[in-house]
Amino acid sequence: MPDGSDKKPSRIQRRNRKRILNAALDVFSQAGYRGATLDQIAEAAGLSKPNILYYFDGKEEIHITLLNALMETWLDPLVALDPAGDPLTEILAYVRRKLEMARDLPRESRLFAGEILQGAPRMAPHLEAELQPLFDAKCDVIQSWVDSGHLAPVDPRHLIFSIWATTQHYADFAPQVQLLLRRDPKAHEQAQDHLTILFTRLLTPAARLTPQDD
Amino acid sequence: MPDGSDKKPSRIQRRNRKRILNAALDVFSQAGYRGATLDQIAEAAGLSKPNILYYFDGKEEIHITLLNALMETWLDPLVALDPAGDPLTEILAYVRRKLEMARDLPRESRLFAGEILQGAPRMAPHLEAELQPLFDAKCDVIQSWVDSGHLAPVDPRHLIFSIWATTQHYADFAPQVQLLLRRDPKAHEQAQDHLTILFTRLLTPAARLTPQDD
DNA sequence: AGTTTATTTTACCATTTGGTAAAGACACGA
DNA sequence: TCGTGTCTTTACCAAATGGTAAAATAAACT
Repeated sequence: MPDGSDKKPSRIQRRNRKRILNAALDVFSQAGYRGATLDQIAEAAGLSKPNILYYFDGKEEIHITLLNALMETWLDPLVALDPAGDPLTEILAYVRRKLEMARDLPRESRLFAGEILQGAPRMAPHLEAELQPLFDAKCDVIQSWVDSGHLAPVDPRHLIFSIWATTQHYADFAPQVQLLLRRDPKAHEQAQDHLTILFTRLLTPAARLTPQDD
Repeated sequence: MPDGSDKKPSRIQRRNRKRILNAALDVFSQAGYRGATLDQIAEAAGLSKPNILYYFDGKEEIHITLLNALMETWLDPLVALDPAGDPLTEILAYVRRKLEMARDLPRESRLFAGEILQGAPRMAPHLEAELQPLFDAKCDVIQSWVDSGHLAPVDPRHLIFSIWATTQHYADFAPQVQLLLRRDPKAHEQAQDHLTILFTRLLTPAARLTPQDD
């Protein structure tokens, strides 16, 4: 039984576990945890339901596995925020990366959003152990940038919230966004321009306007 | 049978329908549509399950009723955005109202978010019929403010998305926010200050910095 | 090839869940 | 107080769902 085992997985195991996780990401992100059924996941994966339970102990283990795998990817852009880099450049790069993730990994974004929306029942430990320290550390970095005058005064915590909110919005509320933008294929570029302007104007400490002056 | 009827509802009917809707808002917003059960709603409402089905045709009708009732409340602040008012004041007032709604009506915010997150299966018509025209109209208003130089250049559509995203974030991602802010009771005021600064700096057309100049 | 191990299928099961039928309790005007 | 319509409960049910046992099949190794 390969599910909870510690032996090295075979080729078939790796392939089928990947298939299952990919199918489960489709289904969970679209229907939520309770809304997803093992039958849906099985069909999407092209496997039978008992076969799925041969690779995973149960529905919850699949969900938790997805969440665990997601955490690393999710925090990566914030980890990459470099205290030694140029403040505004670093933050704008963070915004851009997050927006690209909303475009390229919308299922992951929705999986995360759904989990938090329902009180983070299966993620609270992760948030506390991994997100919290990282968040605090990066807040300190941003605060030091503000203190040294390289950024306009801003609350680092709410700045980060604003970045998360504005970028993930394009993935989590995609049906609404696409309706209101009439499925404009340029939406991503427009959003990127908008967010760049938004956070540039927020964070540029002085003489930030009139780029076409002398 | 009072559910689909057109007669005027009795006192008991009004009271129990309200109880049910309030309980259902609790349950749906916390567990999502499929995650919510009639038994949970019944217990939260202090009624038996068949009694609930005496007042509503079924689970879906309860959900739809909630969504319909929500739409008006939800769009209200945007409706109130006054083309004749001062541009920046109007938009900041809109931000403030949305943030207050995130604080005072978090269940409604999460119900809405969950519905959109899952593809808006029961709300697409509403969005098309009510949100879309309102959104377009207000985008025109904001665009005219930009064209007349009363606001700094900005894409009205993405500006509205940013307002929605940043304000609703505090309701929809409350567990995460509260963890990272360590349940700071001043969170709402801080968020309001932050968002005021964010959108002021974005939208102030000229000489918006150096408030302590000559 | 033959044996062992890994994988998949078939046939189930218990619980949960949305929903119904019908009897009973209640309110209220005549 | 009686009857009529409103509300509530009791006792169910069929389908869906997460999960299991064990037989059957496919790989892998000797």
